[in-house]
Amino acid sequence: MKEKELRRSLAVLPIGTVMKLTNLSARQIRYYEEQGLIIPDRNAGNRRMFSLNDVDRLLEIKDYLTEGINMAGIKEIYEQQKQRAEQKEADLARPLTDNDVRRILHDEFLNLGGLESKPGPHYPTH
DNA sequence: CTTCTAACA
DNA sequence: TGTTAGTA
Repeated sequence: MKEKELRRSLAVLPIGTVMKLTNLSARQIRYYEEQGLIIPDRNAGNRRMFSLNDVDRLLEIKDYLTEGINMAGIKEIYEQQKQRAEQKEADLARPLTDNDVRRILHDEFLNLGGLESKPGPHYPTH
């Protein structure tokens, strides 16, 4: 499922299309970029090129704004989100401890009985 | 014609 | 945020 994310991150939309898709003015879109909330690519002519992810984020920003959250607040939200993503990568790269191995073996033992396993294994403990 | 940056009767 | 000027 990585091909999908790749397409969504492809910057192929000019600001005009994004304006129609988000109902935001060019002024607003550029301002949000200025605030670091989005980082659209630039083509050979210095024109902003947005990805579907950018559009989603703009729509998200618009929602936060209507919910009464200001620029600073939205920035914080994305900062925390970024930090959590980095933390998750750290956990994923962290070598399994003896306790993790025990949990894995324990989970597999339980799965021998019921064929149904709704929540996938959660290796990184703590 | 569309988009960009900078600036404000 | 809108809008406008002068470009690319």
